[in-house]
Amino acid sequence: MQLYNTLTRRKEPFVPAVPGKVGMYVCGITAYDFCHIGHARSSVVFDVLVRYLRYTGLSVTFVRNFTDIDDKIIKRANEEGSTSEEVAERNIRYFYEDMDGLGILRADVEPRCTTHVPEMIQVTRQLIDKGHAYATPSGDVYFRVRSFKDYGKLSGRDVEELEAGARIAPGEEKEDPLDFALWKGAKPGEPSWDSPWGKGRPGWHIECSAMSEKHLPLPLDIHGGGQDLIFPHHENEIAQTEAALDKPFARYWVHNGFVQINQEKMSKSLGNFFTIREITARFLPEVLRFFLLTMHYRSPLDFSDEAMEEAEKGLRRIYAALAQVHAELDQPKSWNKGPLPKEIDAELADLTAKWREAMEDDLNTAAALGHVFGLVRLAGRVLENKGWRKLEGGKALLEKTLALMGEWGGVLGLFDRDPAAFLAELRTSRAARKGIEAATVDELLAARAAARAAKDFAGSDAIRGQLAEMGVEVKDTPAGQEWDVA
RNA sequence: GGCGGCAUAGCCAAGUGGUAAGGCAGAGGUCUGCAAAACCUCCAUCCUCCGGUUCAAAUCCGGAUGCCGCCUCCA
Repeated sequence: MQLYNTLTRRKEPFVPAVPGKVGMYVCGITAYDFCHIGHARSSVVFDVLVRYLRYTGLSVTFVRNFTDIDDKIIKRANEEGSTSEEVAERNIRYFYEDMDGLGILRADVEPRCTTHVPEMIQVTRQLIDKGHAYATPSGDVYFRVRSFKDYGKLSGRDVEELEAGARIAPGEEKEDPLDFALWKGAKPGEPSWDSPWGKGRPGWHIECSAMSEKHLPLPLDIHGGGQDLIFPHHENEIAQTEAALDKPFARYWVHNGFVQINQEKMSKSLGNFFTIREITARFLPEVLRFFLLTMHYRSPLDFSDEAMEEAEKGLRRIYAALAQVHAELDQPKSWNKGPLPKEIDAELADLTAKWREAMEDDLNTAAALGHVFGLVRLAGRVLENKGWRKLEGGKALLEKTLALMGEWGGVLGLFDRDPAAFLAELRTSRAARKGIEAATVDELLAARAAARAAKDFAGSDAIRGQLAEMGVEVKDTPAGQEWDVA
């Protein structure tokens, strides 16, 4: 497949270093708070990438870390009077709750920094030995940025220009303002580990270097994360790792775009910030996942209730089609001999090829989802045609539709629910959001049923109008009335 | 100031040289007591603007305008 590589700024054919095997590392969360939609996007994108690579037959080892010690965690622990372990442990639990809801698969290895301190000390020591890092009298260790000639190659920065804006903060003992911490000497009351430089804790960037090297062969085939990690985090990872080991760190750098609110970056300081659980309290998790995949992973994505509702309607249509196909297939009947017109099979083959092409092209899930709708329409046409739907060829197409939806859904992490159950949940979710009471609806529906039974169509229609004003649509089926939120 | 990205119909959104996917909304139709769902048809002669390259450009190049991101913790 083609993958956009931040390092070269182009799409490149993705070829693993070892045929058939992929080592992939994605920067995980810093466990100091609930996860937000940005985490959801990143997690969904790389989850789909892993699923797709496996779908194409590659054996993927996926490593995603947890940062469980850092300034923000310590700060949070101090604020609430607990420990950094408690803060990290709790937020990692929340992470799993949120991610499980979104259908994110567990990584093969999920290392935590606090269990890899010796490895980080080891890399730091190597860097000092090679002259790429230095310890200060107060027990910090800094990476000597100017000692690494390729510094800036990932983010396209120039060391001289960075220098212009850089300052050494009061109290820092850096040789150069560009230098960054590999090891931070412990301040009173902070969690710390013993090291050759005294008690302290690791800097942020060093963890990924140490943990990826421990759990995967270097260079990594794929290193991923959010766009905001390109600089300085990933730039620093490259500097440390390549300076310490004298070999390339990662071959393909993949970065997902931001989630925005009203065209602006989502951030706590702007107050336009949504956690995953805030969203999934109002929309089903699968709606969020579907929404995130309707845009290409590198594009900025604007989040809003309106956009979510639109995604919700799209997903509802897909599940409704699935429900109809199931219903048709489950109905006991004898199928008439004969195939469908050749064009139908040709269309199906075309859709299958196009879906695959879309995924091959830098994981274009937006286009792939477009082809899912193509399949929905195709099945709908067969269902609509009174002749076709009784044909063995029609049966075959309907079965193929289900198989393909299962296959594609397995890669996208969608469409795996029982359609009837999903639709029922969706209705409940939409009704709750719009303040529609099921009991009230049922009362009106009973009255309408009575009116219809008495052939009082004017009365029946009046009730329909009343329900419509509430945002409720009534559908008359052979089995009776059904309702949904418009 | 430096670096990078984006600008496609009412809205969202694919499309990186061969003549505009898909979704939502909307219009007409089939079906229906009436509806809904589903299906069919329609809905951008044109892709912010101005130049250029080419037989051919939304797609490449140059310029303009607008918006956004990074340069500080951040998915």
